[in-house]
Amino acid sequence: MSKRAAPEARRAELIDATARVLATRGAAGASVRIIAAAAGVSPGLVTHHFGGVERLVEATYDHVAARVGEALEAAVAAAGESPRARLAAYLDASFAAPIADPALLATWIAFWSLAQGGAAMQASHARHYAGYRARLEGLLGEAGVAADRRRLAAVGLTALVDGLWLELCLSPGAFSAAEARAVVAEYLAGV
Amino acid sequence: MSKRAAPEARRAELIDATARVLATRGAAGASVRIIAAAAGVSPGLVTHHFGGVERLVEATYDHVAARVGEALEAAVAAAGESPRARLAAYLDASFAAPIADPALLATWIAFWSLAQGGAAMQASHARHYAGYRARLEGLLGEAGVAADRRRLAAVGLTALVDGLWLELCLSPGAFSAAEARAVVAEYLAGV
DNA sequence: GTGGTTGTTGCACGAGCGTATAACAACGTG
DNA sequence: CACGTTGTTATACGCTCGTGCAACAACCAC
Repeated sequence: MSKRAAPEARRAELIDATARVLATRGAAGASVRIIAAAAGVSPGLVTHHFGGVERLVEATYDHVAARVGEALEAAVAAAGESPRARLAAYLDASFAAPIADPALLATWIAFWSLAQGGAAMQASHARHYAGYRARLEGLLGEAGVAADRRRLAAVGLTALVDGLWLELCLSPGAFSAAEARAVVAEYLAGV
Repeated sequence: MSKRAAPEARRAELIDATARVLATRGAAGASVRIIAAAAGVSPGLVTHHFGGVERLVEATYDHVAARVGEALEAAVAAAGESPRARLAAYLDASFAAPIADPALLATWIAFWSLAQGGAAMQASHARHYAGYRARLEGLLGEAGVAADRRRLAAVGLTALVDGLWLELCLSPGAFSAAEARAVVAEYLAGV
């Protein structure tokens, strides 16, 4: 039995446990009992704090997406002031820890899989991707890309980075992170 | 009750039913009972013909992947003899029916999700993607791309097409199929 | 200290899951 | 027509699932 905890702290623990379970056991392991066991807590707590598994998974998605966004921003901040370097850092961050992580991909695939029937999850996804593209368009603008070309460039770069990230995590032997960076750099040179 | 059928015909019906179920209900709906009901057949038949749900899903993956490959080859064959046109047709086919289909994406995500714990599924995935890239390298060679640049070009194009296809199916409002083709054409021009 | 609020547990319930098994039915062969 | 083969069904078993509910326990207000 677990000691009594503040609601927010317990919620955070359950969200962390859900992320761990999704990463290790996939969408199939996202059951109340398994998540509660991973958090060292009784199954009833999930219903008590979130009102159902679905809501807990949504909260976990938002949390993981926020962490990814923070990692991207940290990379940009560490890149200095050159607009070109900041743009490159934003893109290359997807091929290094903590983003280029098979466990994160597993979590993401589980989200996609669970989003099939949930309108709330689909909305979260749309928001997250729109945010990524908007940030990218901003960095492209700072780097001197013409306004009327930014949108399509952001679409292409997002797709390229996503596809590379996916394959890099899914079958790490096909190509290296350095090659992924080179591919993105070449695309960037054409823009 | 269903009439007696030849084993191969019944297997094909079950595979079709599985694909339909994965497309409409996601990985969560891939249960013996639901699939059997979709095929108008008793649940026991899945065990009888495939020895378990896992094996049936693997067979469905191979079948769907083969159909995708056929669609790509058909597009290449319809493009005439110009190597450039054949290459473009191979890439653009991902943004038109029957490949740019949310139902197919749903099926694919279900496969990824179910591949989490199955070595056989992961092997099938690796084989499928290696085949896609190999075919692409061949078309790049015919179009006159230098041998030492083909591999990385194929990696980038595969990732770009995959990312665009994913977002096109996942949130169709973000950009159009024509824009996806334009992005690919621009990347191709740089190679 | 006493009482009320609330985080936490354990259990029960109905439902769906995969699979094994025995009975049934259709077909080919003699 | 009889018979063996085999596709097909129906049922049963043990399991996990999500959730509702009553009881317990920790903390806060007074």
